[in-house]
Amino acid sequence: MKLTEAQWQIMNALWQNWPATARQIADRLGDEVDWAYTTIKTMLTRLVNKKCVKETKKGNTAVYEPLLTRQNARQNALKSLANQAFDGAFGPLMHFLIEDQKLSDKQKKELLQTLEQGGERN
Amino acid sequence: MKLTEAQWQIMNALWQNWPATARQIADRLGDEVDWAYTTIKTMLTRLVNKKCVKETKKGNTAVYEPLLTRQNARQNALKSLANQAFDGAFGPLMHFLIEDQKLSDKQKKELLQTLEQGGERN
DNA sequence: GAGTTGCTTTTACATTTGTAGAAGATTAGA
DNA sequence: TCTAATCTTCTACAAATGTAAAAGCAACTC
Repeated sequence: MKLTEAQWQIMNALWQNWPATARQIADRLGDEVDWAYTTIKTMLTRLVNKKCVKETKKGNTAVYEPLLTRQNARQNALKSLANQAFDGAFGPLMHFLIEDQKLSDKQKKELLQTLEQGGERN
Repeated sequence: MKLTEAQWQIMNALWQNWPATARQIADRLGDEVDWAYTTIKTMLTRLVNKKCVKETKKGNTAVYEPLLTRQNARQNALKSLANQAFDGAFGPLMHFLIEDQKLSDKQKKELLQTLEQGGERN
C-alpha cells in the first residue's frame, strides 16, 4: 500500500473531490505537473489494480473514487517512515520534529494546545 | 536523495557503526533480512553511486562510511512526506500525529516536556 | 602449490515506475 | 452524415529497484 510520489499527486487530486474523471483530475493537476493525459490514465489504472482507487463506468467514461482514504494513506506513510527511519516508534519521530525542525513559537503554542485538547478527549 | 526501504535498512546498519565492511553490514542485518551477500554489495555500490555512502579500499576490501547523515536522511524523508501527504507543512503532520495516532499519556507527557525544553533552548 | 574461504567485479533478469504514443470507439457538432 | 474532439485500451520503452549467480583474484591452510 505504499504510494509513490506520483501516486500521491494523483490521489491528492482525487481526494480533493470525487468521484472524478481522468480529465477532471488532469485539470486539477494542471498547475502542478506536466503529464500527458494518457500518463494520468495509466497511473489511475495502476492505482485501480492496487485497489487504492475504484473505477466505474458512466457510459463510455471512467469515473474514479478513492478506496484508500487520505487518513489511511497518511497513517501508512507515517508508520512506514517511523519504521524505516525512526526505529519503529512515533516518539522519536515526533521528538525529531520538535527538536530539529525548529518550530516557530506559534507552532509550538498550537501544539501545546492540541496536546492538551487531546488529553481531554481521550 | 530519496532512499528506498531497502536502502534505509542498509543505511541504518551503516549508521549503527562505521566505517564498516559489507560483511559487517551483512552480519548486522542478519536478523532482519534475508539477502545474499552480493545483494548487499550491489546495494552498497548503488548507494555509493548516489553519493550516500563513501567507499574506500583497505587492501582488497571495501570499507564503507555514510556520506548522508542520519539527521539529513530523516529530514529529507520528513520533508518529502510533508510535501506529499500533508500539504507541505509540518504543522498538519504533527497535528495528525498527535490527534490521530492516539498517543499514550506517557508519550504525551514526554512530548510536553520536549516542547517546553525546546522552548527554553530557542 | 592446490584447495578452501572470502572478497570483488560483472552480468543478468524480473518487476515497478515514469512517461506516453497509437489506434480504435464514441459522442457532440456542423 | 461527416468530422472533430474525446475517451479508452493497448503497447512500448527507459530507468530504477530487488535480487542474485558467476567468475575472478587474494590470502590462509595443509
